[in-house]
Amino acid sequence: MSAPFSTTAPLRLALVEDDPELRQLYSDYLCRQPELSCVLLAGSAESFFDQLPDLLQAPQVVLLDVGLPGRSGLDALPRLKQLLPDTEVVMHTVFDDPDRIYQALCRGASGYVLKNQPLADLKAAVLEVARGGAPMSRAVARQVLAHFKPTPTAQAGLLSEREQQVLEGMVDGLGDKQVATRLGLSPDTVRTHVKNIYRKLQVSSRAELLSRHAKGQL
Amino acid sequence: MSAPFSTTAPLRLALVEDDPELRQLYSDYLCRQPELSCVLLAGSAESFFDQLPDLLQAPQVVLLDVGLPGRSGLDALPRLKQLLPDTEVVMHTVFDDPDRIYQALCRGASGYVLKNQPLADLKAAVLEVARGGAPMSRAVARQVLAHFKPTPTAQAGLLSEREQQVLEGMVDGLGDKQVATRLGLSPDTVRTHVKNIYRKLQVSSRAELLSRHAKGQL
DNA sequence: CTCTGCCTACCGCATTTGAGTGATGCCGGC
DNA sequence: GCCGGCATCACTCAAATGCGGTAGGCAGAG
Repeated sequence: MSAPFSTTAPLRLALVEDDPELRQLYSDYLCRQPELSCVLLAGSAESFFDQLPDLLQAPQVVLLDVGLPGRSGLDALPRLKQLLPDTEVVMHTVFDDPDRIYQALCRGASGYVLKNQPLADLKAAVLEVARGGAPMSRAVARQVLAHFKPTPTAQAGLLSEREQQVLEGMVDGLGDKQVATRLGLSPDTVRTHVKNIYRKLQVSSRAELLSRHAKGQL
Repeated sequence: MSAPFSTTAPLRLALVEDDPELRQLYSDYLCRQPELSCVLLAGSAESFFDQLPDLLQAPQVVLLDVGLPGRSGLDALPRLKQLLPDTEVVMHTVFDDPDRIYQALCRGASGYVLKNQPLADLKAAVLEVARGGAPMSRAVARQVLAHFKPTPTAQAGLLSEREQQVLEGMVDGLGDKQVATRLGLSPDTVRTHVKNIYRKLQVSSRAELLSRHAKGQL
């Protein structure tokens, strides 16, 4: 069939995967798809950036591995998005820890698929992101949503009501005295609450507390 | 037991939709699915809560409309999750504004599908959420991801490269000396950078900085 | 009744942090 | 060449913060 209904040219895809065997496997499969066209194959971020200038047209989608060497995939993301702002990036990795997912999304990834999925899902993810979607594996999507729930686990029951209120003030960027004013307490009382909060949440500074709160690790 | 092919009983689904016509349409379609069993049909949040006690078993999934009357769906969410903590909620609505999505996710929704989708997608979303996923329509997923990119605008160009690195350290919850160690600088140098950052970003404390960073107001 | 946990408040002390000032060197624009 | 911005380091001072303990009142559990 000559694809009489296809209104679009094949999608230009770049594949960055450090394992040569997997790279071969993925490229074999993906390139065989009529909707896709693999314009770049790289085994590292460096190789990817080296090959970029050779392309006539920038890739529309990059499948980016969060490689074994350190976190090269994550490190490369900002530069990639800077060079190719209109290119969609789908992370593709075995790691599903919240922090790595969070980092990837903050750095501009538009999709995050895990590596234990069928090849068809990989293809679907690439097409989906090109259509303006945000493909995410089940576990990843859940992690992302978990990021929105205020504090379903830790702080519930752990912190007393007063401590919650004090915490709220701190999260708003207030100092001890300002929190005290807001709650109509003595600054010393607030200080006591703050100390107890630190102990309960296992942190040892305002900065650490706010940082972890921001990451939803609270 | 009969049902030789089914390892699981049909999924108990509750459908809350204020438009009688749509409710009929959806329930007709969804109840016809062998994997699903509509145990509750409601035209409002009140009706839903009224019918809940009559059920032998709580629904496993609730398809919740963000109804036309105000935002009844959103308002009902916290109560719903409180009564049925283990029930998954999929929002189902025509609204795709960021704030409504954000509110829904914060309040405990695990899925968010728009109303202009094929009925098959609705069914898929229900099954997906029951399997531990987080089904979201394309546009919704993008909104969610957009929520993570905190600072594409302001700080770019405003802060020097060094200052960005120092800021990064602060955001990670580190103190001056720790940032200094990470960057291989004198603590005094870091302190100078911190002061300059405060001036440029118009804040006057670490707490305020981290707070605004968390809110994406940076 | 005792014990525990919470809320309140205070004291003291070491460290961190915010704010000001100054100094050196590098770089780039005018 | 001068000036401004940047990066680096240093010093002071006052305020905020982290950390330890003490202590009375109050409520619920044992």
